[in-house]
Amino acid sequence: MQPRQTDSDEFDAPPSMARPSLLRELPVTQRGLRTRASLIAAARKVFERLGYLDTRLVDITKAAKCSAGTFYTYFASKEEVFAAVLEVAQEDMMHPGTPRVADDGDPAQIIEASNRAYFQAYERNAELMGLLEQVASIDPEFGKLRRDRGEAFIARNARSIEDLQERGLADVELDPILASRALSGMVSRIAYNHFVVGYREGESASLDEVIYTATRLWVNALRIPPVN
Amino acid sequence: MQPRQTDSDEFDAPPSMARPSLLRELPVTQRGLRTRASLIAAARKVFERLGYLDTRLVDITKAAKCSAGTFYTYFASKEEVFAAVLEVAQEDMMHPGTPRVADDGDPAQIIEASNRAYFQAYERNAELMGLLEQVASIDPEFGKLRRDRGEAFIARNARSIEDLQERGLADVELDPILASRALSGMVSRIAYNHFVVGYREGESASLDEVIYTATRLWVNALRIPPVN
Amino acid sequence: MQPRQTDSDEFDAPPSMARPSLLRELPVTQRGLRTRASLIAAARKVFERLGYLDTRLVDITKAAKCSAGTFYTYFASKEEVFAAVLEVAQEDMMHPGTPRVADDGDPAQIIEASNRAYFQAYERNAELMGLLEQVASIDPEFGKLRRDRGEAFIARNARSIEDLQERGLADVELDPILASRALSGMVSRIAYNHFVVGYREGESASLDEVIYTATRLWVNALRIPPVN
Amino acid sequence: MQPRQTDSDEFDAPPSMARPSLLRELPVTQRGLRTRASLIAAARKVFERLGYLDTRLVDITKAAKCSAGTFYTYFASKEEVFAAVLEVAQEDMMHPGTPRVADDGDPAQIIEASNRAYFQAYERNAELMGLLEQVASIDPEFGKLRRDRGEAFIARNARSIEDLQERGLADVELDPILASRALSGMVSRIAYNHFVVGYREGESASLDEVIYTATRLWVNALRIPPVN
DNA sequence: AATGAATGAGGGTTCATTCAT
DNA sequence: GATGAATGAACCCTCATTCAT
Repeated sequence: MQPRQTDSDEFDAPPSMARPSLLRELPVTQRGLRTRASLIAAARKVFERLGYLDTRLVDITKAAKCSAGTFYTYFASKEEVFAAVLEVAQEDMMHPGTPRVADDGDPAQIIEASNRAYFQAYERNAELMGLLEQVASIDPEFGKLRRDRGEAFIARNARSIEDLQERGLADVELDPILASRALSGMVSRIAYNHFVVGYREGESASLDEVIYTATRLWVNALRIPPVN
Repeated sequence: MQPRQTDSDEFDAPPSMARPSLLRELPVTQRGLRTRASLIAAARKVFERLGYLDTRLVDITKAAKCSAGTFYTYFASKEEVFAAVLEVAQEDMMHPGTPRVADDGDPAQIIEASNRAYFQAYERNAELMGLLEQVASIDPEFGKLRRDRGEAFIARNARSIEDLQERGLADVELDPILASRALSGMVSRIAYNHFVVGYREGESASLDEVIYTATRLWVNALRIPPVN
Repeated sequence: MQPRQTDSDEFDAPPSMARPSLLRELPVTQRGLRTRASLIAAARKVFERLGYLDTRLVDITKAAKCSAGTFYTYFASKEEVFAAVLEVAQEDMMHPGTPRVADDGDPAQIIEASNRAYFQAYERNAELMGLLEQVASIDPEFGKLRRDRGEAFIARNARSIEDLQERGLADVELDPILASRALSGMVSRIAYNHFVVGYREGESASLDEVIYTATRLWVNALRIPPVN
Repeated sequence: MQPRQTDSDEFDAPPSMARPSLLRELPVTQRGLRTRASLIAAARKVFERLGYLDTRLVDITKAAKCSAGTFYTYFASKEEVFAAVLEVAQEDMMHPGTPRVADDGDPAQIIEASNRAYFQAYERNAELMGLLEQVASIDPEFGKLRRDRGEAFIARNARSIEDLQERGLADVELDPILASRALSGMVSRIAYNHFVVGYREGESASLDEVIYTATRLWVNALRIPPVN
């Protein structure tokens, strides 16, 4: 099922990517930290406004009100500042503070809560998720990053499916990994379509409807029995 | 469910995009037609090798053994030649020639056959599908194209779901459109992961396993009853 | 002794450097050839005026009255155009047309004639030789080029020394290679000082005096007996 | 002939260059002196490793473990710190402590001793001499410095040649200045080739052979008679 | 005296597009 | 129709130097 209630979600940083943007060490002065932070904030805004490709370094430095040279004090390239943007966003998403649901509760309820937390986190970072999608398709480095994150997410859901199977609560004909890939992909695709691509006015469903449908499909697909 | 047996699939060109690359009309001479075709063939090869962004026009003209100037005789831009590449691939996919399955047969069998046809078509054009994914995230024009194609596909599957519901063969709690978006997205995401992203050796499942899982999840998700 | 009368001199290109500037193939049209030649001519002028380091590509393209882009049609870098300049100069020096002196004549006369031819060729290309000295100390590639050329020159003179020793006309205590390195170096250093570095007014000797001194030192150093 | 036994060699600072790097006065505090010295030491190491041109000020300050700003407390530019490096090396070479040879001894022995002392001093500072060669070809200031040093050296040897001529021990046909330029140039070129350019394995002669050849050529060239 | 962040002029380089031949 | 040389705007990036702390 979707990201567990506590910390984790698609933004978990695999250990190896822990400091993807820190090839250059952090500045030592307060002033330096401030400048670096303002560059990251400016970069995020500009990326979201113009898209990754159309963003010129000068757009970022202008938005951050600093010179071109200053950019290179902190980042070696557009890729690197983008990695830093993702890293910051990730910090922001590390603790979504989703309401806990008892682990031994009704599986369908747990799935619904997970899905809801996932969609809400996605919504908060929708523009960034769209950017990541774009960048992942352009730069293999970020493609790998996206995939690694997705796999952590898939692995978690696979464990959950296996657990349900062992408890006799899910279709044992399904391979947990393959089912998790399919269903996790389904949910993230729904989120992408809903928040990033968008649908024409009148076509777009409400978030509640979307969550309801995603959850019901997920529960049905695993043949999780109704509570009673 | 997945692309019906006959013509259609994600490559259906919506009427409005019928001749997206033919803003300029086809050349009149045999020589011109040959040159244009060789440019398109070369472009496809180069795009697949270098990716859309890293392909320069000169790469295409070199591969087509013609001059830079000639390119502009047939295409106004990289976008246009890419549209032409897609169009040709689409011609190639128009008639997948999949074995027919009786429409009134076992729904699960129909779904399986649809999925199989879809995955096979995807496999034949996997590199191009990866490219389309990339270009769609870069160029809104192609983003729209991809979305339109996806929606034709979703609409067809939504009709199928609705039909099953009316016949009492599918979960009536589900909104046909939303369910179709979710399940269609699930299948195309599976195909993308399987054929484009790939998985590390040993992690990759066989195509049959993937089809089996996709089909079973789809059937379960709709609560389509077993045949007997 | 100095470069033999016919073709060769310090500008002999070792086979491997035969086309050092032709990494990019030669243009196919007359127009292209003209442009390339004008770039090389402009580059030589600018290099001689500003020195290698202070020459900017834009200085060259301005002098050649073409755009920055055109430069890159023919050369990948400043190094490459400099190699082309050297290559052209070399063509120019391939046939200095020095007056022949009978090989069996008075050794001292042969040496004098060789030295004279060498100094005259050096004078014709003095500015370029100064440039080569500069570039060789900056770019190892050209350092190697200079060394290779010097060695061809040294080897020729070493053979000549050995020949005189065998005929009983030169000090047999001397190692021909080491003596050739020393004397060849002496002459090229004299030429460099005389034509490139220059001396303050009034300090500078006449070319004839320089040739006379170089020759007498060379003859003495080898203990070549006087004619009579 | 070569550097006399006592102090002198090509590194003699002409009076006018006595403090070429001390446009700014020495720091007054111990700390300042230490910092300045560490910058000079670091600069020498970095220059020798990277060459003059490829050395950036930040390379020097990093090696000296101080900040960029501190550099400017002591030096106005890269040229200035290079001049300081040369000056320090010169201090180091001021007193080579070569064994004295009686001035009235065998001229050939005196010349050999001079040459040996010169080559040994050159060897100790080979990398720096290579650097000086490079910088002299780049920066006219240092070109002048090198030339001035060379001329002191040439003048000394010219006096020695004149003295031998007056004592009837050297070829009176030779102009002492021109001969000195030629022979001094020969020796310094030999040293440059031997210690800086180097020769391929197996091609390189031993230092003793080189000194022997240089001395014999020098003695021969001046027609200095054998002792007995 | 020392720091190190900030600057920005100045250079190199690319490549889609045009156009004379 | 085909050619390929010419263009030049647009961008990236470096690094010597300054200066507030």
